[in-house]
Order: sequence, then structure tokens, then C-alpha cells
Amino acid sequence: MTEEEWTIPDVAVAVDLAVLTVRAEQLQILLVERGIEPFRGALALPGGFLASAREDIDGAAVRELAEETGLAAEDLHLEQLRTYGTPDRDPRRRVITVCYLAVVPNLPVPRAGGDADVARWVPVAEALDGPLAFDHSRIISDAVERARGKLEYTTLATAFCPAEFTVTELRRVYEIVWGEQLEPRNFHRKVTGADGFLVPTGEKTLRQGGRPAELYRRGPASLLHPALLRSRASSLEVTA
Amino acid sequence: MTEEEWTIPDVAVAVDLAVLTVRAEQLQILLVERGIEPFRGALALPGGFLASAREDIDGAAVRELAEETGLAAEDLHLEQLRTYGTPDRDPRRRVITVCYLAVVPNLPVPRAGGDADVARWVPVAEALDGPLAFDHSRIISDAVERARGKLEYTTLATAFCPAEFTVTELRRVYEIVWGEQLEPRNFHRKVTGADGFLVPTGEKTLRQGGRPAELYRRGPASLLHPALLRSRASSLEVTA
DNA sequence: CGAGTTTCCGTCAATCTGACGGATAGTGGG
DNA sequence: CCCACTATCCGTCAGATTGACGGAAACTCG
Repeated sequence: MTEEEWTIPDVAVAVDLAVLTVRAEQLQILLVERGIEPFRGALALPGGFLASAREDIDGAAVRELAEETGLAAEDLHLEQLRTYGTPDRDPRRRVITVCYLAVVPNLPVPRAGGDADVARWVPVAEALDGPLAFDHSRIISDAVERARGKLEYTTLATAFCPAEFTVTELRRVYEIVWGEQLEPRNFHRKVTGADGFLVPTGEKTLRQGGRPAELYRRGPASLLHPALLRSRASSLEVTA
Repeated sequence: MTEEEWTIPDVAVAVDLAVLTVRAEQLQILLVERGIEPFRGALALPGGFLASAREDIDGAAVRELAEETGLAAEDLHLEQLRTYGTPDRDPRRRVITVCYLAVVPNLPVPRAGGDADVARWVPVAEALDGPLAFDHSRIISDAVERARGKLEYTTLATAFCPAEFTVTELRRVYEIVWGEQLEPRNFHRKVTGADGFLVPTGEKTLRQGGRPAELYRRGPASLLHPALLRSRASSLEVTA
């Protein structure tokens, strides 16, 4: 510990977003094609450096999300995921990335931020196959795992759904994110029984052939009681 | 987005530790008394800035932990908690703090780091009452909440215990961290039944009056199946 | 050897879970 | 108008899990 001559190292702080949604019966993530080196042309998570030394980190995440998707932070889920700080991430200078997880419903994708690098939805399975910039492959894994876990004991699943949705739509979210079939009738019993999870609107869908489904809105609860646990096998599959 | 004249802001990155243990039948946290401004004299989480621009963030956490407690990272739990980055945390310059949660057993506390500011154990309840430096009060709340939650569905509780421990000791960990009484016989049945949670050593305690308790070691599992859920009331108490 | 203490095994009712039969309420075709 | 067809939703029922508690086992101490 030599006190002399030591100065606090300067670090560049980036804020990246892992934005998840369910589209076309698949779990998808928002990615951009990088326009500059390093990793020019590779797919990467949307994000960027702090706009100024005074910008709040959470605020930067909200700003990036608006820039990339046009979505405001009000009616979507946004939480900090983790900070990634291995020294050799960027050859230019020391960079650490504070990563956020966002969960958005399918429908509203204007995505006209005015940014040059257009973001697009990529199925997670596909994204994890191909090469990604930096350590973004690992970040995506972490984001998906966080989402999978939170479906169990929080009401996060409703963030994948539009404002009004049916029990079947909600079940599809669970099935797609977990990659696991769920028994429709038991699922129905559990989610309608959980305190504050769903609020019936009284409305019904008039859609396709079949009995019209009742429409629900998100309830006030954020924690799920009782929890909705996935199968043992499904939980372990990640660690492997 | 004016491209001209803009440069990536320089930020100072600190790594702070929330080190939890169970001592004297209380959940306690390791704190230091600050020797310098700002918040001179106030209690704060141990931590410091990156040692160099090349130091890994996780590595810095391990280093800090060794400096403050003398503990090596091998047989203890260390995970990233969250990054705190509000702009006005430090009047001197822009600082963001990557915070780690460590869980250590009671016994081994040499805590001879050679650092001038000696760290000491403070009961969490007491720490949250008194004034703390920066936003450390909030960080401690987050750390405790993370630990409480993880006791439910991971094997984190064993990190509070020495290498060999009894079921009763393990139960005390749950009771103290959750602040909730548990039924001893049902607890025994559950933890001994959970796959890979506990491995019997065959040894028994010879201690105090009463039937000798069997000794266990940590099992290979990190996820708890089936989970050990706290009561509804206990879970909600945090949100309030 | 008995009282005290702590660990651990067993029981039993209430609850929860998974699996499934079948009624309900729409659509579209003849 | 009646009959498939489809999808939602309600009910049942056996098996597993949970919470609550009685009581035996295994030690110490006096």
C-alpha cells in the first residue's frame, strides 16, 4: 500500500440493456449491430457511456431504453442486472458496464429512436449461438436466468404481457421463458388463486374459435404467494 | 446527441463490501469508522477504490475482503450485490460503487489486515438505526434482503456456519436472519431431506447436556430443492 | 439411577399438487 | 338450426407436502 504517487484510476462507465420480450412464440432480445470498432459488425446489447459525469446510472438506463425502443420507463419492468468489469473487455481503455434487465410486452415496438444503429429483435437461442461483442453472450445468459428465476416468485411475467391479457397468454409466457410445458388447468387455478397477481376486468376476448377467455390486468402484488415453481429439471438445466 | 466536444466521462470506481455473519445470536455486519472526510467518524462499509486501472472488479472485492478480514475467498460466499451510482454520493468527484455481499461463519475472525481503520462487527439492527456514511444504510438493507431471500432457495445458509455444524445451528441461522421462529422437528425433516444440502459426517457433538447432535458438512448443491419458504408475513415485512 | 436437556423419529389432519373428466361458450359448416 | 370443433374454465381425486405435536433416544449432572 504505497500512498505516494497513487491516484484513483479513471474508468469509463457504460450502461447496457438486456431487453427481453416474447414475440412469435419465442423469447427474444433487443440487439444492435455495432457500427464501430471494436467488434464492428457484431451483434451487441444496446447501450452506451454515461452522457455526462453527472448523469445518474439508473437515469442513463432509462435514457438508453427510450433511445433504442422509444419506450418510456413507466409501464415496463427495468431493474439492474449486474456490473461487468473484467479489465480486458475493451482494448481502448478501462471500461466497466452496468447492465440492466428490461422486460417489455410484444406489441408496442415503434423503435424509432433516431439512432443510426437500428436495434432489432433476435431470438435468444439464436443470439447465444452466434458471436456477440465483448462478453455480451454471458450477460444475456445472466439476464435470461434472472428472468426465469423471477417468474417463480414475482409477478414479472405480467411485464411480458400487454395491459390486458388472458390466462392462456400468461401461461405461454411462462412456457416460452422456461422452455417447459405447463398443465393449463392447474396453471389457471394457481394464477387466479395467487393474491394480487391478476385483476379480472370483466371483459372477454371475442377472438378465435373457442370459448372467449376472460381478460385480466396486472394486480398490485409484486411478490407471488404462493410461488409458481418450475420443475426440478428445468431449474438445473442452467447450471449445467 | 452532439458528437462534437463530447468525451467519455471519467468516473472513480469503488468496491464496497457488505460482510454478514451471525454472532452472539444476532445478524451482524462488518463496518469501519471512516478516518477521512467526507463522513469522517461515521460508520461505513469497508471498501475502497480500484487499486489500478487494470484491477478486476471481482478481484478488488476479494482483495478488500482479505485486507479487512484476513479471510481468503475460498471457503466463503462472495457475490456481487448491486452497483450504486447516484451522482451526488461524493462531493469530491463522480463515484460509483460496486457493492458485494459476503457471508462468513462466526469463528475465524483474525481481522488483522494491517489497515489503520479497524473493522468491527455491528449488529445490523443497530447499524440501520445509527447514521451511516453515504447511502450505506440503503446498501445494508439491500444486502440483508438479498441474504434473506437466498436462504429460501439456495444453500447460502451453510456459509454462515463453520465447516461442520449441527442442524440446530443451521436452524438458528435461519431464525436469526429471518427474524422468525421455526419448528425444530419440521425444519430437521426438511433440511435433511433436501438433495445435496447436507452431508452427514458420522461424527457427533459431545457438548452440553442433551443428546449429542449429528454433525453435517455443506453438500454439493447450491440450489435448494425443495425450497425452504419463510412465512408470508416475514417476506412482506421488507417491502413495508 | 433418576431428573433434566437436547436431538431426532413418527403420526395425523389439513393443505397443496399433478393429472384428468367434462361442462361451458364461442366459431364455422352443412 | 343443428352439429362438429375449439378453447376456456370448473370439479374431482389420489398422492405428496406441510404444520403441529407426542414421544423415544442419548447424553450430562447430581
